[in-house]
Formats: sequence, C-alpha cells, structure tokens
Amino acid sequence: MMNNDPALDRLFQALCDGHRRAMIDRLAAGPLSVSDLAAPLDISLPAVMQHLSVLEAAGLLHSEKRGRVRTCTLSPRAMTQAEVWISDRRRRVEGQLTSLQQYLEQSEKDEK
Amino acid sequence: MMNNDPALDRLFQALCDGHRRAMIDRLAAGPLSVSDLAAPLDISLPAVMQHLSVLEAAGLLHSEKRGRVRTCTLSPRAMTQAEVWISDRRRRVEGQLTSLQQYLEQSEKDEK
DNA sequence: CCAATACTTAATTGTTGACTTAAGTGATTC
DNA sequence: GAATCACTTAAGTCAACAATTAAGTATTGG
Repeated sequence: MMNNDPALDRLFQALCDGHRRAMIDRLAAGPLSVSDLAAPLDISLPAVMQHLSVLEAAGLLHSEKRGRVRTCTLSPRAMTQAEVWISDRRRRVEGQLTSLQQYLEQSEKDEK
Repeated sequence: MMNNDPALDRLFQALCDGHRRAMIDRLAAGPLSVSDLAAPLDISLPAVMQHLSVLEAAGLLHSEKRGRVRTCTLSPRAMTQAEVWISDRRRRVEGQLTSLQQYLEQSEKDEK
C-alpha cells in the first residue's frame, strides 16, 4: 500500500510534538547551535538531543559539528513532502461535490 | 509558546500512522461506511474504530450513523491547518540565503 | 595543564499508542 | 421474533515515546 511509507511516518511523527515544532520554528529563522536551540525549552539537554535525532531521522534538518559546537540547519525538502501528501488528499476531497450539490445537480437534470 | 498547540499535536499524530493515512486516502475519493473502510485493512474492526476516533478527534473527518451504518466523510479544513503550519516554516527557510548565496552576494559587493 | 564548555551516551522510568479477544447493543432481514 | 449484521465497549498486552539523572568525551580559554 502506498501509505505504508516509513518516511512519511517519521515526518509526521516528528511534527506531532510541540517541543520539536518549537525547534523547527526557531530554526526557520536560521541555523542554531544545540545549546541555543535548547535554551528556551524547559527540558534537559539530552531530551533536546533526542528530539534533534528524531528531526534529523525525518530529514527535517541536518547538523554539522565544528569543534565542540554542533550547528543545526533546517532542510525544507522534507517539509515539502509532507505538504504534498496532505494537499493531494485535500484537493481530492475539495474537488468532490457535496451530497447537497449532487442533489441540486440531479434536480436540475430531472427538471429538463 | 505558539507550538504548544494540542490541535496540531492531534493533527500530525493522526497523520503519522500508515493505516490512518490509508483510510484518509480512501475517503478522499468519497464517504464510506466503517466496514467498507475496514475491508482492505489487515486489522480488526475495533482497531479501525480506534483509528477512526483518532482521525475524528483531529478534526480530519466526521461521521454520522443512520440505522446501523456509520458513514465517514473527510473534513478538508483540518488538513489545511497542517498544510499551512508546514508551508509557513518551509517558506521562511527557503526565503533565507544559503551561506553560499551569502558569500556570493558579499563577493559582488566587495568587487564594487 | 586544568577547568569550563558543549555536547554525547547510557540506563531507567512512566506514559501513550496500536493492537488483540471477548462480549454487548441496536437495526434489519427472513 | 430469531438470526444476522454493523458496529461498539471493555479489558488487557506489548512496544514505542519522552523524559530523567548520571557519567563520559572532546574542545577550548586562561
């Protein structure tokens, strides 16, 4: 089945936590070190690390270590994949006639 | 914090399971009964019911019971919310200059 | 070189998620 | 009105998640 897609699982899973969304939000303004990323959060540094690895496994960001500082940068491509999956289904539904519309359309035909 | 948003939690949480995405996929073609929805899935009916309530709690669908049949219909509005959250962040990142672009831009200024 | 900095790993714990089977409730059909 | 159908509820199991504390590893500044 098309929807047995571990990559999408990881993507949406990564997005369903408020701390991780907050991290994405801050990174959307530009790259940050792990500590800077952790600073406004009310959780321990190891917890932030775990969130980071979830986001990285989902392809939402990449990080590079120079000296003792790891800098994290968002990768917008993964976001696009999630966006596309949703918008494809949304547009299919929105393209449908509602039962009311179908009724009205049928009524018009009947009148002819 | 803006991202401490239980509604978004529920939305992305709902989307991170393949069975639920498969259900959305089928419903994107039109409303279905619970049994019809369950038919192609390799899980028990109670499991389908639980997925349904997750999707309904997320606002992704609504259902109505007439006689002994419950009919499920997608609600595209919730999908739009998820889409908008992602696309807002994606566009912010994409609007940024990459370090390479910044370097090139700086080089141009230096040449003048 | 020694201490502080910036992560990183490991081990543990409590909660939530995704099922299952078994039993129950109404609506419909024969 | 008894059997079947289409869910629905309840209870329990097992794995995955999100967090913690404690301890460890390179870097770097003084």
